[in-house]
Amino acid sequence: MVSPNFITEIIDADLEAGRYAGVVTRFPPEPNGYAHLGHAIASYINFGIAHDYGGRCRLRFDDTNPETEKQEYVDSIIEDMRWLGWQWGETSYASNYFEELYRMAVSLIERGLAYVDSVSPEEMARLRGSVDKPGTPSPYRERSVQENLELFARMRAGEFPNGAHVLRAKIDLASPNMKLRDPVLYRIVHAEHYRTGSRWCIYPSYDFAQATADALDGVTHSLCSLEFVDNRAIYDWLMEHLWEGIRDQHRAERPQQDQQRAERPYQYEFGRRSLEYTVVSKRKLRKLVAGGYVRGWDDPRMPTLAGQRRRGVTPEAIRAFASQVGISRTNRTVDIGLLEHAIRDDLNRRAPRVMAVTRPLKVVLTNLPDGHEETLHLAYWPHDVVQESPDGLVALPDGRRVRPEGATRAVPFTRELYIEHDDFALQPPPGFKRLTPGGTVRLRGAGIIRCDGYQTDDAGEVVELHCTLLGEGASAKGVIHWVSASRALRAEFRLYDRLFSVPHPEAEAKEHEEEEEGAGPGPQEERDFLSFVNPKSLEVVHGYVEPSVAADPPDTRYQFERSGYFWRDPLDSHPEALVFNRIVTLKDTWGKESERQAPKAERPKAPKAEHPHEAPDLTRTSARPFTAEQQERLERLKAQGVGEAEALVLAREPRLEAYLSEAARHGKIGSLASWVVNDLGSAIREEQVRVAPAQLAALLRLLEEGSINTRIAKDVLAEAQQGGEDPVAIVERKGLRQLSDAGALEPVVERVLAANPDKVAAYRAGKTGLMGFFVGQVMRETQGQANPQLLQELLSRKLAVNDES
RNA sequence: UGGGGCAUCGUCUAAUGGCAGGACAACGGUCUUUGGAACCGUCGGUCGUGGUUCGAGUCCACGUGCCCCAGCCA
Repeated sequence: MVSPNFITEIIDADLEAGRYAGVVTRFPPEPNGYAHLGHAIASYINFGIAHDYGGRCRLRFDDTNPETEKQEYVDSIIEDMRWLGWQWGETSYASNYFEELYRMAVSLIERGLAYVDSVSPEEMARLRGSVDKPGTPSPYRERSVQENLELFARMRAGEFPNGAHVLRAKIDLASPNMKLRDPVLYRIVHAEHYRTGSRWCIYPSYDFAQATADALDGVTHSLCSLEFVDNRAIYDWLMEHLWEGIRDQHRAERPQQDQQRAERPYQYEFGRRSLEYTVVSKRKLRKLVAGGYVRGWDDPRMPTLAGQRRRGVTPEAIRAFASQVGISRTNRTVDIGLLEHAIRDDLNRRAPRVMAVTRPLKVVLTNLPDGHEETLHLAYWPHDVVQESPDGLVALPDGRRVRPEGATRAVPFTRELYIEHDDFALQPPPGFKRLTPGGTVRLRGAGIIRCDGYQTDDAGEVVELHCTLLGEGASAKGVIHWVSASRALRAEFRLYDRLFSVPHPEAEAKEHEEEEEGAGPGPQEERDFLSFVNPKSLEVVHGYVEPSVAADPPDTRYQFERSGYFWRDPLDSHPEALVFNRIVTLKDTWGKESERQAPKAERPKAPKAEHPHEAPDLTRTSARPFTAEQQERLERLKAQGVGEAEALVLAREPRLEAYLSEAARHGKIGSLASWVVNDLGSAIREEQVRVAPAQLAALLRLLEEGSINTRIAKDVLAEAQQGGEDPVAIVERKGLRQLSDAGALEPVVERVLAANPDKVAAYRAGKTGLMGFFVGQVMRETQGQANPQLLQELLSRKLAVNDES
């Protein structure tokens, strides 16, 4: 379901190591707004991964801010999550844990790890310092445990007004990570909570609630988005001090369970996804609703799940979209084409085809008698859907599956019809395949007509066509859809399009803002992104739909042929007053082509200020200038035979240089240097190095003798660094030796070539990049022992020799 | 500015140091009683500069660019 990614890699390793008995994730929305496509993706990651590992994902409402949260949002989010198809058993709420959380806070106070601070919010901000200045302790930081305990109890008891005190973790006011400068754990909020009422007037902060509730919920992998990376330090700090207590409590409550599961939860972050032509921030969505730009949270143009659902998008399409989008550690803005494709792909197989005319133009078939009516039986499904059906059956709108011959509906054909206004052109552009004066066109399922004449109104608009229904033998290039004028049902069609007219409304707005700032009148506040709302995001037209739809279930999704996918608006459509929402148009390659042929200059096109291309200064090797001391070291190293690039690094890093000079007592400094810098550099810097300088030198002696090759040396070094074993000992234990004997290598080469005849052919056909593939194959078979130079010689000879034969 | 994160076709996403692959989009074609779908093909990418290596998207260094952090929001 979820394609492999950096998180599943971590889970695989954790499971392999037996750290957890199973995977438990959680999806933690705050009930302060409606769920949108961003939530859909995040929920897909959490529910999808848990599902793939046979684990559980809990839905937990992160309801720690009574001022913004409402039951209404809880209900809507639950509905949305169920609609998406997720299952989570009992719903969890941070607010259910308030009592436990309070006890944990007390426990932190008792251990001197948290204190009650009593400065004003402004003062606290000032004392926190800034990104480049450390914070200073509040005068209350050293209160006694006793005093803190009493104050905290009185906070809970409601003795203080909002803002009078907070509980803070005592971590590190000088930390370069701003999040660690004594984060707030609890604050006073005298407000009615939608679940706990007025039981509490102190509420835990996000950081405190998230970590503790994860632990209480038995979460193993706590996945969140990238902006919380810095908060992970708090998460870890809290777990360090609270996990044991929680685990013991778990065990006491469920002694038979949890025998093996002992590890605390860990937080991992993934990149957010936004979408082109829309906005996905609750604040901005709220503005769209409040400003009347849309008709509500469930307006079909909104990226909310409620909106998408009302539009007619299916949960399967949303999930397919989420799957396509994938997971990575980069924030991304996804091409809206991906969503539209997922929707079309889903609906193509799901939606029976019928006909509807959204902008009617009357057609009179003059060679048919007045009152002529016949009934055609037209197939619901095109040939390809029928062919692809696995059981040979196809669906009726009511869900029954029948043989293809039976999957038809009755369509009345009469003397007067409606066709789409755009399907007739007085002056057709080149390549136009539909009706023109004197031209012919095929009416889908009903035969070919010829246009003999037309009537116009006072304004010169064509209002009626006079046509002749032609017999067998007539020909036409195009096919158009139609409905019977007398028998079709009137309907309203709501044609939805992208909400914004530019792909990145937020970025665009920001750009404008900056321009205006330069111009003088100051930042334009918020109307900016709103000014990009697509004025044509909703077009309401009235037309006709064939009468068969009247008998179908109300939630039937149709393809109105040549037009798009539609369904009835679940709120506004009634049998006597049909309203259809367009879910998505059909792909229209013709429309695009004609647009290209008649290029309009209507692109808003911000006259992007040309960024002057700066020529790189090649003489500048480093932004950080060397000190005299470093300069001296650099010269000395170079004089000793260390390469320029390595010397540059070593001169600046005493730790590496110290390691190198120790190693140099056992070997040649020149060749050691690159290994110290390139292969052991980070380990030495972090003081994690497990290979002694003398051991490295000994390994490199083997390399210089030619008894091992670089590949072996690197592999062994990595293994030594991992396990702490002497690298030379590993070489001996595994009996690794460079194979420089062509006789020994040849059979392996032959085997590899024989096993990959197609690759050999491709190589000979010119795909020389495959040399790497062959080398890699032989290396794998020989555990990296083949002498690479010799091997490549051998390979190119073999590959060429056979060529001549 | 201190800390942190990130960088692969236009977009999203893959590649134990060994073939830069897939999807969407675009373009061309086949087919078609939907200018749909399907099928075939084409175009197109490792942020830059050095270094290590037989071999670098991957390792090292230095740059560049974007994002996050100074709420008693989450």
